[in-house]
Amino acid sequence: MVTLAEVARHAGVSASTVSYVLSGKRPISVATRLQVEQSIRELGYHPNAGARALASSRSNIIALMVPLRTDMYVPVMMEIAVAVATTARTHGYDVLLLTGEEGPEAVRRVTGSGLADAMILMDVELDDERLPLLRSTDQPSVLIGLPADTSGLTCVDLDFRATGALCVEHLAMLGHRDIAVIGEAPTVYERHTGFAERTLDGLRSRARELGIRVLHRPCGGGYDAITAVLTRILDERPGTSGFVVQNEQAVEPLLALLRRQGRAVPEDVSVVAICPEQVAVQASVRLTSVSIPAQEMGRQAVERLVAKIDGRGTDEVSLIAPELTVRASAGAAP
Amino acid sequence: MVTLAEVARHAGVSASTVSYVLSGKRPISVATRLQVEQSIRELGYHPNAGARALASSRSNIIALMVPLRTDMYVPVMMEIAVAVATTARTHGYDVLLLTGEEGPEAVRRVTGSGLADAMILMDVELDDERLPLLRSTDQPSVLIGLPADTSGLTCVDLDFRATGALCVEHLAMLGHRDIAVIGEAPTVYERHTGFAERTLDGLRSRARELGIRVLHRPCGGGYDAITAVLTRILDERPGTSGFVVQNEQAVEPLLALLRRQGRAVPEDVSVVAICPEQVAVQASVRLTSVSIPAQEMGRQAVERLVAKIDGRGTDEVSLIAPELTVRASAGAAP
DNA sequence: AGCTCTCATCGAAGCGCTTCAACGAGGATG
DNA sequence: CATCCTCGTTGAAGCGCTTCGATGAGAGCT
Repeated sequence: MVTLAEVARHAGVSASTVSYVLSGKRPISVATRLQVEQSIRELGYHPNAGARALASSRSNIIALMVPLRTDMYVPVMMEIAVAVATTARTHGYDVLLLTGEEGPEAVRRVTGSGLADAMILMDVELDDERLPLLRSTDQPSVLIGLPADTSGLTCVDLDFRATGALCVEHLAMLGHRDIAVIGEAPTVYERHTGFAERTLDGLRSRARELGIRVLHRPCGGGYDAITAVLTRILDERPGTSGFVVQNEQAVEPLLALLRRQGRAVPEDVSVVAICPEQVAVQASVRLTSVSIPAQEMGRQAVERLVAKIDGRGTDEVSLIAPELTVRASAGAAP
Repeated sequence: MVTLAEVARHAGVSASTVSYVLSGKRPISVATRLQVEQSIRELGYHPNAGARALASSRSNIIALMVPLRTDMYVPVMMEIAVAVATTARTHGYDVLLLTGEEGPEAVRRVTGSGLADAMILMDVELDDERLPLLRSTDQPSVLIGLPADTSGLTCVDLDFRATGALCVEHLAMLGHRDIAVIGEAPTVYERHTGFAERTLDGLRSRARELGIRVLHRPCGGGYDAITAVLTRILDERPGTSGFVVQNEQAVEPLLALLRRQGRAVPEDVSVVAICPEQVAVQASVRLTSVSIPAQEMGRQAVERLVAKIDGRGTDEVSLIAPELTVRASAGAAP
């Protein structure tokens, strides 16, 4: 294991000079810099992370708490996590993966030990038990998702309220008057993860303004369960001509069921989805959809977090504006 | 920030005593231990990770390299990652999330800096460029997946060869003579990620022994692409009565297509899938399947890795035996 | 020539912890 | 009663790095 001191000896300078070459915190003459850099290369030197962390009290690590849940659409989580990791690297940070399992204790452990300089929380609940801890700490943090009370917190999320509104608007514009919303699993609503409720909120209030009737049904996993919910919806409101689907698992069963019933998409029935782009593109009918910008959320979360670490950041909620992409699943009402 | 020294002062003992209470590496009298533990609680002490890493040259961190790819079934990756993280915690380790983006350089960086004590690599290719580095290092590592040359490496994986064999056997037992294999995306085969090829190998050689005809087709993403492949298969070999599907995305399109053609599953056609249990259970027909034991793989990888860190481990390949679960998608040949 | 000022470099003091050799106090032993 | 252990505890020496105050060498000025 090569140390700073060895590099210094090899380059014929002092240890502090090598340190300054590495950090750039003091001016170094070109000749010295080149000499040191060459020694580093020749010896294959890598600064020791522990020593660095101890001396500078910065670990250059960001903690990322991801949920363990299986009732959420996993690829989105994964995409966010990967975006966080790669963006963090461009700022010189590594990412520590924490699962929700330890709960609030994990927050305390990581902050207390100085293992990480900052943290990102995913899957935040409206009244998350980790929030008090987060507020009482001076460790920077960013939430992906929106709790009920965002005071003193930095949050990044898709603007789900606007997303809901956008979906109704699109259907309304196409002349649909009676629409059904196929939501996430009931457990998601019970848990009070805000996004599902916010979508519904935005959707309902815009629908009211536009004079549109809305029927909402949560929808659990499993092909049969989904089919049952859909059948019930079509039973209760046979006049339903537009669907908003915020549940990746329900997409194919819905399309299959409609096909089987002889209702053509988009000629007879229109479908607007809220889902990752990949799902929308690969479905059996290319879906008109508002995509969930997983990468963008991960990236923004890191950017904000780094800003806060550097003392530049401010506490604020930043909502990403939804974009509706027109594909083949929504058309004029019959 | 509370330090060891402060705890020692508060408890009226020396710093080293506190350290030994924490590590248990020397006998401590019950009275002293209780006193120290109380001081720790009262002061809210958390050992500083950096200082610990520096002094002990152990970071208690495991690095996990996950692929960035999108052509693999993401939930499996995520499940493995989560299993790794939770299992690691039970051994006192945290997990550092590395994406494949940096490539082999990441291995060098992490090893060199002492950031992590050991690493787990996922999505290993047959001739992976990270392997030479891994072999030249004395840092413990475990691969999830199997490269071409496993000498000097510890690997954990599902026994895909046996999995392939198991699938044919089941279909053969039910009287099927002509079967088709719907594989992963062509890119997966091109990349020489061993598992797909190994499955095919095991499947083919067992098929030969049993006198079964096999037609294999890779199958890319997207509903239409999948439908096209399936249509072609049924064109080329109309007598095909059994399918082995190793591609989660193709499951539903296959079932839908068969339905549309009036071929009933499992009365007319049988399907055996190689996929995560959740997919098998939630499909429109409950699938007879060999499940991919993601959790088990993550868990075993960590157990082996910890053993190696502690000097107990040995280099070896451990293949998890496949288990075929009979559900509703495979029946006697017509 | 003497002075100041700037720029590049250095030395030394920690950061908070682990670990090792050493030590004192009893208890057991001859 | 002297001697040897053993057990529990301590002090001090680092681990490899950052950072701050200090220093020396030139350059620029009067």
